[in-house]
Formats: sequence, structure tokens, C-alpha cells
Amino acid sequence: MSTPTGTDVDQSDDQSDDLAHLAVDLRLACQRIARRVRYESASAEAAPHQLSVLYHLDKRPSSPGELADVEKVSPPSMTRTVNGLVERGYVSRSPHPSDGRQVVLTLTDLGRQVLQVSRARRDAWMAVRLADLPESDLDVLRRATALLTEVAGR
Amino acid sequence: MSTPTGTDVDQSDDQSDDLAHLAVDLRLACQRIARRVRYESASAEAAPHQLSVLYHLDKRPSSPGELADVEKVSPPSMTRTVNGLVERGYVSRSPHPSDGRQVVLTLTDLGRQVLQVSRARRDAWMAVRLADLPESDLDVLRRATALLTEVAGR
DNA sequence: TATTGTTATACTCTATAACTATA
DNA sequence: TATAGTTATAGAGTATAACAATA
Repeated sequence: MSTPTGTDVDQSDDQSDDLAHLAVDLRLACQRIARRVRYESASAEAAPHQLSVLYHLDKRPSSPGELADVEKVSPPSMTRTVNGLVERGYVSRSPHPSDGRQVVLTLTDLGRQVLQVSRARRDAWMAVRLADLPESDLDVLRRATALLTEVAGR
Repeated sequence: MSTPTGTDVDQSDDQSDDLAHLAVDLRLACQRIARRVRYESASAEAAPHQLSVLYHLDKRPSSPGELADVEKVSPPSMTRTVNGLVERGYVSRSPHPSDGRQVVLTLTDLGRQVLQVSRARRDAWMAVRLADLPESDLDVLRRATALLTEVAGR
């Protein structure tokens, strides 16, 4: 009763050819990576949810409503987040050219700098770890990346 | 200016043999998986951080302090989380046999049930997706899982 | 009347500091 | 005096409801 099926993943797992076991192990591995990355890329300049908005605005200027949709957050929450970014000078508000109700949010140069620093620090962690691996392992990870992206997308 | 270095990962990436590119793509893939899993396994019975504690207690009874360490959370936060779990009847407090200062937290039968349901729902999502893949892909993912676990652990 | 965005208010999770009990 | 845990208090982030401005 106290040692159920799929939890004991930390130990070496001889029976990992089972699909369910792979699902559990793979999920755990991805979650650990995500957690580490989040931890390693923590930034004094901007919190994770703020960075996420900056990343989006780097792709294109957007309205608060669009950001709320994309980030799966309520409009008031996004207003609050955006306020913080505007106060710090990372984002600027401007009126929508044709629709007076809307607001256009744009990344400032300072915001772009913050993004660049954060991006560098975040990716450095993973890159350093990959650098230790032999080419054969890297190849496995390359193919796995494509598969994981597929799996996550559906 | 608005299309910097490492962001354009969503597009097909012909030059993905580059280590830095792999780092970015792999990170993104893991983050997407983690996000999806979190979304898919959301439970009315217990919030993510509560489930995380239940998972740990399923491995072995622990003290609040140990849980706070493992979960990288402050002791007061863990007290609060544990209180919620005790109130719901998922966890029971008992005195430490030799050290009167410590408290031993144990998963109750009800807690184990909650865990089981959550686990089933969470893993179902990933397992269903993996079931579609050919054996060769599964093999890649098996090897990648081991590598990712290694990478995340260091 | 519908939509976009903001303000008002409340709830949850988190943290630091102070306190109690035991070692 | 140091350690384990809790309580007190405050600070982020989020949500729903109500409101203002525009379409």
C-alpha cells in the first residue's frame, strides 16, 4: 500500500521499458529541468511572469487583453503586471491608432536589455551542462527535443 | 532590433546542431511539457504544492523541516501547507519517538487515495501521447529521460 | 448593447521576524 | 545556546465583480 506503482523513479528502474513508467519518468525529468531553469534564470530585474510578458512583447507589440489571453491570466491581473513593467520603464503604453478603447504595449530599449540579460543567463545553465555530454548523447537529446515539442503541442 | 538572437525557436531550425540552439530548444520543450502536465493534472482535491508534499510523504514519513528543505520553501510556508493537508485529512501529525521537538507527518489512507487519483490523471495525459509513438521514438525518449534526469540533478 | 481596460476587494501562497518548547 | 516548529504580520500575484470609456 505504501509503495505504489509509478513513484519510485529516482531509483534505477529496470522495468522502464513499460510505457507507463516511461511516461512518469519522462514527465518528472521535464519537470525537473523546467524547475531548475526557472530557478537558475531568476532575475532581480523582473519576476517570471513579468519576463514572460516581455518575451511576448519582444515578438510584437500587443494589447493587455491579448497578453491576458496568451498568458492565461485574467485581465485585471495583466493590468497589474503591465503596471509594474511600465513603472520600471520596461514597457510603454500608447493609444491604439484606430480603436480608442485599446492600448498598445511596446517593449522599451531598457526592457529589451533586461530581456537580453535574462535570456543569456537562462540559456547559459543548460548550455554549460550540455557541453559536458558526448556527441552521441547530444544526438539523442536533439531527437528527443523534436519529439517532446511534438508531444507538448498536441 | 526586434528580432534578437535566441528567441526564434518556434520556427523550424535548420542549424539546430549548434549546442546553444539545442539548449534553448530542449529547455523550451521541457518547459512546455511541464506546463501541459501541470495544466492537465490540476486537481480539485489538492493544489500543486500540496500534491508535491503528498508525493514526498508517500515515499516516507517526514518532518515539516525536511519537507521545507526538499520543497525549497520556508518553514512557516510548509507549516501552512501541512495545516491544510491535516485539515483535509490527507496527512496526520504524530510526535517524534525520541526528539520531542520534532513532528512526524504521515500520509493517511485518504491522502493516499487523493494521490492515486491525481497520479492517474496526470500520467494519463503523457501516456496517451506516448502510446501514439513508434518504438524507435520511445527508445529515444527513454535514453533522453536518463540524460535529462542527469542534467537536471547537477 | 458589446467590448476593452481599469479599479475595488478578497483570497492564496510566500517570506521574515518573533515566540515556544525541547535538546 | 542551538534547533524544530509555530504564530504574527506583511508582501506578491491572482481572481471575480463593478465601473468607465469607446465601438
